[in-house]
Amino acid sequence: MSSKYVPMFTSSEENYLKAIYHLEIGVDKGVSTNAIAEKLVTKASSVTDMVKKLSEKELIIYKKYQGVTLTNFGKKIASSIVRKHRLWEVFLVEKLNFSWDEVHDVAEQLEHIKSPKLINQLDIFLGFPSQDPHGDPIPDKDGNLKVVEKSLLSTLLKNESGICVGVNDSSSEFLQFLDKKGITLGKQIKVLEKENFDGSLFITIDQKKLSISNKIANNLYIQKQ
Amino acid sequence: MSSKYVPMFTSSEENYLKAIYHLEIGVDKGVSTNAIAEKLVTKASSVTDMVKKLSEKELIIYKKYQGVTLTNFGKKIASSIVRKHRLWEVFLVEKLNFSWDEVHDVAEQLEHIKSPKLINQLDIFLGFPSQDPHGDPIPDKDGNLKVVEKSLLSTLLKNESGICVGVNDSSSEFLQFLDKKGITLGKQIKVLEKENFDGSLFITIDQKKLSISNKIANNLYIQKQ
DNA sequence: ACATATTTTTAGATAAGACTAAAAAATATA
DNA sequence: TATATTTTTTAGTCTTATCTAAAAATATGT
Repeated sequence: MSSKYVPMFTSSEENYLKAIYHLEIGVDKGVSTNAIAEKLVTKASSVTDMVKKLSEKELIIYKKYQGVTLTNFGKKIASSIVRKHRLWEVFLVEKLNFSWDEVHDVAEQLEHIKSPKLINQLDIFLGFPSQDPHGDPIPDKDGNLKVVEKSLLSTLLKNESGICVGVNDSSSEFLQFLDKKGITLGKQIKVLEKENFDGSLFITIDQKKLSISNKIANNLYIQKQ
Repeated sequence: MSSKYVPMFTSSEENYLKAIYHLEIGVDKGVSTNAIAEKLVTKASSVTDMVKKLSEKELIIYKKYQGVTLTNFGKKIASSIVRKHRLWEVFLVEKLNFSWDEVHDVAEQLEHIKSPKLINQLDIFLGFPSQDPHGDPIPDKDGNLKVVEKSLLSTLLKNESGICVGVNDSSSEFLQFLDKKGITLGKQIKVLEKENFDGSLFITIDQKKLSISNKIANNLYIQKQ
């Protein structure tokens, strides 16, 4: 009666599904071979091979030269990987004292562990978090996301303010920069000045005033107040 | 300055090292190809291939037809895998409410996650446990084991008693059997009768009396009192 | 000691997933 | 519309880790 868990998909297949999942958000046409290749740092020819395989397994719709779209089945699998990734990130930050710029690579490995019980219990253990340490939503068991309305800091006008709720770029460079400036999720930011010339902002955070480039403002999400 | 962690060894290589580590305990000659094949449920020819590779990487000493032995380097790597496996088992039982018969397969996956920080922090989080849920010792960072003196229950004589401190067989069948009989680590067991004919025992545990076959007694470790 | 049995190794094949180089299709441009 | 450029696919190769079948080495039994 012993039943070893047989993984349905390889880590590589899962990575492709996750990449497509992220790439197809907010676009109506199929995700291109090149876009996937770039995201996964691989070659277009490798993508074509894998895409054929995923198509045979009914995870994606693929017609030659037309790009790909996830099927409902594919979406379900992809969102379960994203769910695992983000739950592990919460675990690393809240329980193991990782900082938000250190979690990505480890979560990238942990997301491929196969055990339904593991992820359910982890969810319970963490208190059913709805967001990861970067403010990204954690899909529930059915793949549904709790959508939080958020805007880029760059869309705030002079004298408007909001709460910092997420980042658009999760690279450790950017996150460490934010740490250095004292910008963390939950903090209030008010725009004192907005420079038309280069889109830079002069803001207050924690009673301190600081200057923020347009590039930074384009990678920080704010909940408007 | 971003540095992706490059895994030194594949999961497969790690599994071979771990198998050899376990197989060479208490034997003075090299571990045979067949023994490794049996432990990993693979073919002897596959073992020969891998063993050549591990030998080139100076993880084991291998001479044709002579079996293999871990080098110090190989021992270090192997014990770090065992350390990870057992720490994860503690995590699963203590934090995620797994029972001791459910942890093995998941830990088998988790042990291959590459991140020194992860395992150090996990160790801290768990309070530096020295044993896993089956009573097996957890190697420290240098691969040292805290040796606990223990004997098989089958070596106890009539009227002797001891504390249950470990199992020799970690299969879920055996562990579930122990659960059913109320035998868990830490409990006191006293031998009331010993049957010469079949080696079976009549014992007391928790004020209850029960009969134990020789096979069971050969798979339960006791600390004599 | 010698024949037999067992163990181990070799040789050759396969599958997954990646790569390079070249061909084909789609898109952009003049 | 014809040509140039870009994107995508195909064809063939490579590596890792398996496997089977056969050969070679070692071990065992009488």
